Amino acid sequence: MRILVVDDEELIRDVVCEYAENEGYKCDQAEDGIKAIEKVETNKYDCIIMDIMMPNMDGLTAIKEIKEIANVPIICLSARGEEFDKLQGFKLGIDDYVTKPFSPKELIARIKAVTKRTNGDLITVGDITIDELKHEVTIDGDVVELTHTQFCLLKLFLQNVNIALSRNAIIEAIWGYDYEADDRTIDAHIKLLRSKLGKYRNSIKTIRKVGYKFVYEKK
Amino acid sequence: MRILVVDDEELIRDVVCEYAENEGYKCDQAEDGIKAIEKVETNKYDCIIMDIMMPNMDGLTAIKEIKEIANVPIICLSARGEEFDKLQGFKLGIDDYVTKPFSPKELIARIKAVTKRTNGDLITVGDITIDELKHEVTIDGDVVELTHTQFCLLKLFLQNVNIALSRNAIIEAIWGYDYEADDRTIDAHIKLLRSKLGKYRNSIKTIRKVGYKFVYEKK
DNA sequence: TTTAAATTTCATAAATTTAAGATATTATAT
DNA sequence: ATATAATATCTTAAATTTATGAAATTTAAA
Repeated sequence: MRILVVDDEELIRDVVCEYAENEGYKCDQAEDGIKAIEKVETNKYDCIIMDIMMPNMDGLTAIKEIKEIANVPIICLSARGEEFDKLQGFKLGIDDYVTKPFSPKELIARIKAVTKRTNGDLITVGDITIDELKHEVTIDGDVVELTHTQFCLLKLFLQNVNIALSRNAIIEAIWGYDYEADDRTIDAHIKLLRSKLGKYRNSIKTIRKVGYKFVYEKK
Repeated sequence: MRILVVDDEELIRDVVCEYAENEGYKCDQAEDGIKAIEKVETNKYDCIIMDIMMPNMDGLTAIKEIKEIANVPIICLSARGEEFDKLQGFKLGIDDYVTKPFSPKELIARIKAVTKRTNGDLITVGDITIDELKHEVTIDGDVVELTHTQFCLLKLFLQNVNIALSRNAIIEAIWGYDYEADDRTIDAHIKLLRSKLGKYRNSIKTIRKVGYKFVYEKK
């Protein structure tokens, strides 16, 4: 899942990207509208975050052009109270709007909402994608065949990236709270899942005496 | 559920408190950063609402200090357009942000969200952080790999900063009350833990004939 | 029903962590 | 300064925990 962050302030770009990358998005940056258009011409994005006020080419003009070359959801950033811009923006087909200063968490939530609208219900972390509708997992675009338990297990991990999951938590999530599963059983499933995860094989870390954790670090 | 409202304007404090109390929160007030720190030192809060711009000590400085002495979620208030403060703030570990003028309802909603999600996840002392959710310890942002006993031991220390822990207390906390551990065994664990604590290596003080103490003085 | 696939269990291997003894070092009191 | 007691460190063996391959069982499909 790739997003493009367009803002003339590097600090803002960095903060947005940091948060987004933590959620498993791959981020590109552009510092003005012209650069943004160049990026859009050569890359495919799932969402664009765009500041309205920028030098060279302002956001609204850029959006107009982008909407002509690609069908991609756009979330706008703007200073508070720029009512006129806002209305203009929706006319141009902006999908959502966030006023500065904004909470990164809120922004991430909106990105998720917007991409869900266009892509259906996807869980994406790095190059892994779970499409719940299709009940299908892909890594780098290639379909990975998983059994049902493996699918649930992976989903659990991707919904809890970087969070340590105790064996009990895993059992509860997959089999229900009253199921009595042997610890070795979980290990076995972990093993099978790992064996199918290719380059993400080592992303499932063992935490001794606790359980497992799916780690994702932006590159 | 107790919250602390920090703002130099009495009117704002009163409004926030009134709404919060309507929702069942108990409210304390402080009119500047210094008073806020005093409050935090002697009380336990579930959330702090803090204005950024204040006389005597500004909000960001206060937050820095508060985060060192207590693990409490903080929501910031700020005038519009204080971009830099905002980004700084998230680096300091601010949990959410509301710009003035704000709707009391929105603020309450954010308090609820914040108290829900940050209850007992992080233990922070100086530059050491234990993230229980991630089951991860960081010092100055770098992950420190600890074994399970070392993890428990450190947690015990950080939960009892500046308090002398007898060997018995340590044994009881880590192995349970009926375990008979050799004194040398504890020394060994202390040694291993120290060796991983970097600049905090000497924060674990030996108290002869008694046990150990993790000392921390804010700078 | 038969067959194949998926799940669970089991046994063993491999890896890591822990405990405790021996020895060295340090602190304290005389 | 020296003796003594307490703690630190090193080493190694034991214990614990996880990984893995294979067998047994269950489930689902043909």
